[in-house]
Formats: sequence, C-alpha cells, structure tokens
Amino acid sequence: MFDKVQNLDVVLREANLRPTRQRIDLARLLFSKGERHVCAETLFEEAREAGVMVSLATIYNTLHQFTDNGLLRAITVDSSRTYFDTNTGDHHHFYLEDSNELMDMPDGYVKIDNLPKPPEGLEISSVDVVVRVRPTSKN
Amino acid sequence: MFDKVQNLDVVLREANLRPTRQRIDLARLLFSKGERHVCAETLFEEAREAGVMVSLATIYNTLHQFTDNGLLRAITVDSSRTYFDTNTGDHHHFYLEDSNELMDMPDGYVKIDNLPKPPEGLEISSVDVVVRVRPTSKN
DNA sequence: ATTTGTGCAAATCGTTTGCATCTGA
DNA sequence: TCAGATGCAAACGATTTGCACAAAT
Repeated sequence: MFDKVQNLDVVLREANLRPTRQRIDLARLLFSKGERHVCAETLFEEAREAGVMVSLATIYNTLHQFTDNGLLRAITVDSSRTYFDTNTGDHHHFYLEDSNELMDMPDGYVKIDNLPKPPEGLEISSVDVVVRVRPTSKN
Repeated sequence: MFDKVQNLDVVLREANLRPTRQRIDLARLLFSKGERHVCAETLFEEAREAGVMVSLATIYNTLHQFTDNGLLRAITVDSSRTYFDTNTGDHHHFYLEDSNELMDMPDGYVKIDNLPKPPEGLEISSVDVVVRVRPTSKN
C-alpha cells in the first residue's frame, strides 16, 4: 500500500497501465491517504477539490481498469452505486445503513466455517461478508 | 383455488396491506411456486405471461411494500438491480456471476465465528454472506 | 366519504458509449 | 507513427415520482 505511493509510475506500469497524467493523479488521490472506500462521484469531487482535471468518464474508466488490474477491489452493498476499496486483501465490511458508508472490518475476525461446495461446474470466485449496521435504537 | 385467494387475502391483511387485485395476483405469483429470487423486471414479465395486468410502477411499489412488511427480503449482489427473495429466513446465497442468478445456500452451512462488535452506537441489522461463483476454469 | 392504491408518463441518477481529439511510447 | 487514453455529450437502464383516476374500507 505505502509502496504504491512511492512510485506510482512503476505501480501503473506493473499493472499494465500507461502512466498517464490522469491515472497518476487519481492513483495519488486513491493511495496516499490510507485505506479508502470511494465511489465514482466521491473521487470525482475529491479530484475537483484537489485541482485535478479529470472527466467523470475517465474516473469510471480508471476505477474499472484499476479494479481489473488488481489495484482496487469493487464492493457491492448498495444497489445504487459501486464502491471501490483500496484494500485489495481478504477482508470484510461493515456497512452503515444510515450514512451509506463502508468500513473495513478488522482482519482476523470473521471465520467462515462449513462452506458448502458450489454447485457442479462452478468454483468460488469470492466470499463476501457484509455486516449491515444501523444506529442503536433507544426504545 | 378459491381458498388460495382467501389465504393470500389473510396474508396481506396480516401484513397490513389492503388486499387489492394486483397485490393478490402478485402474491400468488411470488408465493405459490416455492423459493424464488425475482427482480422487478422478471416479475413484470412473469405477470405478463400469466395474463396478470399490472403496471411496472405497481410491481416496484408492491415489491417494496412486501419487503417492508416482512413478506420478502431484498438482496443486493449486483449493483444494477435489486433482487427479492421469497425466503425471508436467515440464510445465505450463491451468486452465479455469469448468469446473474441467485441460489439459496442450504441452511445449516456457513457458521460465522468471531464477529467483531460494531462501532460505538451501532447495532447489527443483518449479516449478509454472498459466495460468488463462476464456471470452473479449465486451465 | 375518506383513505389508499394504481397506472402512465416524465423525471432521476449512476453508469456506459460513440466518437473526435489528444498523448505516451 | 499510432495504439491507447481522454473528454464531452448523448444514450441507457433500473428505479422513482407526480398526478389524475379507480378501488377499498
């Protein structure tokens, strides 16, 4: 992660992506602030605030290319938007239902036991665990 | 057939929903064929095939009302559409990535251990486990 | 009579696409 | 040079919404 920051040029090259100005700028935004969960719109806004010129179309392209090349991981928890996680390792999430925010779940937790084998001819691609949480009700 | 309608009538009343013609027709489609995973568009199509007259807007309204009143469970696995499961009990899913299909995972499997407590002020709303599967690659 | 539900069409909204124009190797 | 990238605007597809009309209690 931190090494991703050091040489964005190399990171992109190793991911088979041309280090273009916008990809480097976006990579810097994504990887120089620790773990993050962004969606296209939030990254676009962040870029704008940082004075980085990128079109929304390029944001989408970049997020997908990064995902396809292992720099990001896509998370589906809200059917209205797609989230991207800078942490590509194996881990699970809390999803705050009231604010639509994602949080990484501390690793080492959640152990899944007794997973059934998938139906004939199918293999497991990933196991996603999402714990949906909401403000404690005070009844 | 006649008592079937009567039953649906009761089901809807107990869910605090007026047993209108379209709600009864949709309930029959949803609950008289065992476990199902539908999305708005598939239910709409099914209704059309069954000669049931319902507008798409009503399909959406009904799916949400049924969900809010415990007759259905909403599942988010694909950021482009929302699935509804007629099985409202505690269980998890296989998601076939190539066909965008959902399958219930046999119950009694998947035991989750060591779940971290949610952040301050938050309580668990649900724990969703989705095992994404794809055709076995033959490399 | 009042309340609630329905249908239609228009409006939203995140995301994708077509295409002309740039840019990095 | 030239394949690959970018930006813009139009296109898209699932879902929602506003509102007049119909049905349920």
